[in-house]
Amino acid sequence: MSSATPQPATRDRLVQAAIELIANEGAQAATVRRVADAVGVSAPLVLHHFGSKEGLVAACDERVLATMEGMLAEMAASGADAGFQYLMADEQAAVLLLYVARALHEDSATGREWFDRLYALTRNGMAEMAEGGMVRTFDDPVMASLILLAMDLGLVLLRPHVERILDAPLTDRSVVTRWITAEFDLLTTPIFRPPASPAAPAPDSEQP
Amino acid sequence: MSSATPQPATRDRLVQAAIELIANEGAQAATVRRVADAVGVSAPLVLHHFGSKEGLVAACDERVLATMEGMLAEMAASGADAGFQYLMADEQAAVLLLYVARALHEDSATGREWFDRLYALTRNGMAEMAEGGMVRTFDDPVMASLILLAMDLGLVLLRPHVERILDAPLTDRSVVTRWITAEFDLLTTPIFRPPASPAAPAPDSEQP
DNA sequence: TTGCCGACTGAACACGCGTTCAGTAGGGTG
DNA sequence: CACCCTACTGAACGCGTGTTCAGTCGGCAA
Repeated sequence: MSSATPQPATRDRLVQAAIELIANEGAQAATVRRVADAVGVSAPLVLHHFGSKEGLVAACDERVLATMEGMLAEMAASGADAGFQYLMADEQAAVLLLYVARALHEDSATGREWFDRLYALTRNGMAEMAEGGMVRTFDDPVMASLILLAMDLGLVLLRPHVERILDAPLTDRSVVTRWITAEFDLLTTPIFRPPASPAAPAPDSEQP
Repeated sequence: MSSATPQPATRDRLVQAAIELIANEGAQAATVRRVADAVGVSAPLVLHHFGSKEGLVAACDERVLATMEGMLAEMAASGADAGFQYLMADEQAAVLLLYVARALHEDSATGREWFDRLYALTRNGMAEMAEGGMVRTFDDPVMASLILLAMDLGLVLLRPHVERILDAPLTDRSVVTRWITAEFDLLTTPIFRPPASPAAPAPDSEQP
């Protein structure tokens, strides 16, 4: 009957369950037993498939990396320049973003790799756009990139608090729209009233 | 040479050691035994003083809150408007900031209280400054405050990565200066070249 | 003296963790 | 058929955790 596909289903379901648990509660809280229970199998089976908990997390990292890589590529191909807001609007991508946020906070090798990747993305993206004349240049591009990256990542890292203030999930369309609009506004219209410089006195009268 | 022998020293030293451990490695890693060892006493003594580990953390929260409150008040009195950069330059305050950052990440009651406090500080501070004509107003002040707060807090939350990129501790004078300068520059001079153009970041395509 | 009380300790407990082990069931292959 | 390999399980081990318990020491009051 069903020939080629033995059943790698369980392994995949374990990875999926682990990713969700880690994204929502952190790697520490994602116990081997809890992951096994979520799928309905025994704890030793998890070790049978992944060798150790470290192996489980590594498998999750790998899958998140691959999935997210594709999404970032797709996002870049679509011409979008902005940050993670678009990802947040996608339910599946949101889980991945939260996963990455956890990895970033715990100072793991994967977290370091992720941050370096995101930093490079920001840094190069800005340099590229500056070359095209879309954005200005900076005296301290490294620090500027770090701050811009922290601006986006910060909201994700502080998700529970942000959602509490807004009284709505960060993944809501309306919230994402507000996020994009406010951030664009912040980076477009100077927040400080022109101290002495004659530059950029444009009064705003925009309606997003 | 007989002194008054007040001897509440041990309790204070336990709180101090716990704060440093929590700030650097998180509450989870701050084991009762590790805290006790750091001071040179037995583990049960910690419970004798604080009732439970929860009591220990509560005592730490309380002390951090009180100390930081004073610093914030002093900062406000000195007329400084900016965020946490100045705190980072002070070695003692830096530990407290890292402690708060940990509390913010773990979704505890204290973390929520802290975020609400910082958010209110940002929100009210901006409203006050807008009234004075120092900064402009926002269409979405709530979201703008959240983004601005995330911008500052993000760098603290991502400290290990930021320090890796900069190859210097966040508490370094020079780094703090770069931070302040770059942030002020970002908020003063628009990053996007054309203020309003059809080439602006395209909103998401219509979705069914 | 006697008694009390707080600081303090070593031993031990229950629990949850990652992990190991011996063993079972079942399908594909010689 | 026998054989093996893979998916899978229940029981248990070692360890670290927060916590409890019985008890010691020393200063202070009656």
